[in-house]
Amino acid sequence: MFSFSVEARSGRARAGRLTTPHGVVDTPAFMPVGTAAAVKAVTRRDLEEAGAQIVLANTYHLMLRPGDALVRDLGGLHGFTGWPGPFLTDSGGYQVFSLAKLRHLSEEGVLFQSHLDGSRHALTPERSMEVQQNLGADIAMAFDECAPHPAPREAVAEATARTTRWAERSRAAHRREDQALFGIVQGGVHLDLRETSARAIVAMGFPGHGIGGLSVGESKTDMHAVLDHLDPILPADKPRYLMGVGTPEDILEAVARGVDMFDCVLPTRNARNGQLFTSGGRLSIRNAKHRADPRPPDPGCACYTCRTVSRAYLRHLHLAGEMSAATLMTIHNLAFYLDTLRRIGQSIRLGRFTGFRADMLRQLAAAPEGEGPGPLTS
RNA sequence: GGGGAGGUAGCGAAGCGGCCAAACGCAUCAGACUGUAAAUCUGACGCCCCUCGGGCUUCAAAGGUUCGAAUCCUUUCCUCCCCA
Repeated sequence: MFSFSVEARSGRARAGRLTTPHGVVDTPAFMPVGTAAAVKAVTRRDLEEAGAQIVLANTYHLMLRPGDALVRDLGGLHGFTGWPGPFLTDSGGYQVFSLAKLRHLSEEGVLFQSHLDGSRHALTPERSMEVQQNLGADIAMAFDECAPHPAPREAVAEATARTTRWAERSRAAHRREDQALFGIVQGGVHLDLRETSARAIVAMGFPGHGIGGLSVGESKTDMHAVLDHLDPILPADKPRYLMGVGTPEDILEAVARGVDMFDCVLPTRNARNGQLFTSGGRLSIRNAKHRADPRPPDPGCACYTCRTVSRAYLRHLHLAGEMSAATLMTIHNLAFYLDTLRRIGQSIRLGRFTGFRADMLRQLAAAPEGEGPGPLTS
């Protein structure tokens, strides 16, 4: 029902295939983020046309609204949304980090104050598993604690140890056999903590592994060092999911270090905020230089948006606050990410990933003459 | 013709003797965004030097009162409302 196979390698980069109850996902894969069981601004048709193979949703948000019992009664995420492909649900662990001001942490779990109405809700490994099993995604994530960065080493060590204990409890509470449960490695930027965490999580026998706690403010060098360190520790025959990452450059670098799966809000959120990811780097549609530019957002792109609208029109729609601006730009950004991942996979299968990666990084950093978008460096 | 209310930065609109280059909103310009409390947030926004800061010119126009005026007085110009 759930399987993963690596079909090609190029250096340490892997191309493979993840089989789930609701379909196959080619890896390396990008999962559009649909926190509230919806990828913001777009429809299922847009997702299918852009080539999405799997979508992510969130335990915390859906538990609060509309409630996991309702989703369960309507046939789980698949029945509820109509999305026929695979889903992955995050455990709510990230909200322990992002809603830090609204929660109280203990060994038992986390007490949240709802960001919607202030009401109090508990999330424990057991409750997270219950919610995720009600939601019925193809892949569930263990309930973890994502430590902030920077943080004292002691705090990271404690969060990491707790994540390990919570992983054990998550595993014990997880029953559904048609749903894979991934464990999550924490440890911040400390390689020894990462190693301890990874060995403990791997020993629990999860069918896949999340790498959490990165892209929270640490340097690229630190992130790469963590991935380099983890590569030989994580079982090669199981998928590795780098949670919450990232920019196109981040993804290229992570694939080069053996990562198979990604998710990130950047393509969708930035689209709504007027930023497009293109083969020539980032493009801010608000900028006055696009005022009368008749060219498509990305001349090298075949998505619906690039086939049908100009930069000038898109800029107008965005400045005018038209909803279609968010939709059109989300369609493009998702198409760009999905297409990029597809091309990465192709290059791995052809044994040419190293060259592809170098070319792509150069392309992303080079702004086309004059009116081009700026470099993607952060 | 008579009576009334006004003219403030790109627009709208506060201010009504010093703390005013002038609140606030919009528009504009730039930036940020990494397991989504985000169709959000931050900054700039009279001109010049431009780093703190400093210099210069403004609140319809001209003249005046005052140590000091967007704020008070006089005249002019221009809007809007009501009555003939």
